[in-house]
Amino acid sequence: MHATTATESLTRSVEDYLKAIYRLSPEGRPASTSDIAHLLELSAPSVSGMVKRLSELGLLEHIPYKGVQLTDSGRRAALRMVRRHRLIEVYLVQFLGYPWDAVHVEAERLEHAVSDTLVERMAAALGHPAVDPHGDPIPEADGSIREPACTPLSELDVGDTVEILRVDEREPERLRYLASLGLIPGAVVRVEDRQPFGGPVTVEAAGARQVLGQELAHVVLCGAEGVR
Amino acid sequence: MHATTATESLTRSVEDYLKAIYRLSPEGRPASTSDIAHLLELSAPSVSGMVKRLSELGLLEHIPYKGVQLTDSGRRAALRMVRRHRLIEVYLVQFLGYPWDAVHVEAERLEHAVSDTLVERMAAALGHPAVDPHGDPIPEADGSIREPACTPLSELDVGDTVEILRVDEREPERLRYLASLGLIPGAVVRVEDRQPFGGPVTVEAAGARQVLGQELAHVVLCGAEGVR
DNA sequence: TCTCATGATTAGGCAACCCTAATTCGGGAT
DNA sequence: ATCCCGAATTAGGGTTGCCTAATCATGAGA
Ligand SMILES: [Mn+2]
Ligand SMILES: [Mn+2]
Ligand SMILES: [Mn+2]
Ligand SMILES: [Mn+2]
Repeated sequence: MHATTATESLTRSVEDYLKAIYRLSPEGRPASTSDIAHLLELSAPSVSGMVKRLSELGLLEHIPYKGVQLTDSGRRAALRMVRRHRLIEVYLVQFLGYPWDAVHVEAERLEHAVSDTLVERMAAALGHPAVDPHGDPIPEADGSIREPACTPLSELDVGDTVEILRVDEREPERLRYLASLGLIPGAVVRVEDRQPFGGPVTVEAAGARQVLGQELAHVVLCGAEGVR
Repeated sequence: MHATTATESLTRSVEDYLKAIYRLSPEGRPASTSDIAHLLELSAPSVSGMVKRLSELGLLEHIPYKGVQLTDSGRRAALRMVRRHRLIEVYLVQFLGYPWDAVHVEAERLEHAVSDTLVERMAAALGHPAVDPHGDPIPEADGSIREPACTPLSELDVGDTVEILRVDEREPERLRYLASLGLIPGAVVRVEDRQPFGGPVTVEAAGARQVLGQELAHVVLCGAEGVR
């Protein structure tokens, strides 16, 4: 097992592929070509081609017609990018006054351009934050990460009172809308009503009642434990 | 004269070429293929090829076997990159504790990844500085720039007392060495001795006498006016 | 005017990434 | 056991941007 640590420097494309694949395989379950293509907004043949290259680089394992799985080396590289991305997001919010809906696009480019030194200086300046502006946990420099259990707002029961931990959304307009309702990480909400068959959820947040469609309720992730 | 303002987004390579050509043509005098190749550490044929593409993009004018000259559009794009580069350098020094010898490499990558918004936020956070850590003037957002006249330390006369305005050097080791002698922008030095035929220059800086070889004395640029 | 060194360009290739069109594979339904 | 559909891969192409080797233009000096 030759520890392929000398990964030199990966291209922007490669780094984004690894990040996408990491995102698509929570427990190392294989990710499909079409899922990757969809997430990265690329054609399936492009993904097939890149997958071949990545497996030759030892960054993932590919079982044709089955899917891909990151190797240790690939997962390490992916987590490095996730750390960069999320730390950059926090930095932009804390030190440069960015709103939470604008940081993703900026970080998506910067993550490939910063040096390890710069990332760690930002982390230090921020006091080594644990989560990014959307509540996503920031991997440690050593590659460890702790994903707290959470439940979509859309799956809670009426009467539940929970803290919002994460908001799994990238579209600026949706993020702004959610923030305008007070639905941001750290907020405590109570489920007031929930209609069946994908109907809307009514919550109390920031002292006001909000009705939320299924689509949005699905991206608001709440602490598994109820708040007393 | 169709004002090619909609330059879309240039590639990293294109941006670095424009910056290099700008640097090589102080008063719009044409830059040669080999000078560009040397500055960017590329082969001459690579430059020839890129020059063709850039002139097709309307970013420069090429007279074969003569040289290239930036168009207005090209100069605007180049100055935009210079502004980014220098502001990033200042930001890294002021807010992230970078030493002046380390900022160039970092900025060389970041300049291509930051958005206009981010650059301007950094500029505002810095209070819109006029010069970068090496004393190089930062172009305004509108593309204007004022290059103060300056003279290399190697060309001053014995007895001259001047302020160091700029240090035109990128190699970290040389920059650290110069800083260790107190030869940084803002410092006032007096020329104590100067040997002929490319010999060393002796200066008094920070209360100590320093002997400086021609090569280094050439990159230390001083105010044209003597300091009383 | 002719020669020739030097610098520039052209010729020909390669690697990274992307695409569309054509083909092939795998597994569920008949 | 076959058929077929959808997913995946292969075939074939294009762009960017770099390279080395070969050719060519320019102008200084003979
Ligand atoms: Mn990215
Ligand atoms: Mn985020
Ligand atoms: Mn650069
Ligand atoms: Mn500088």
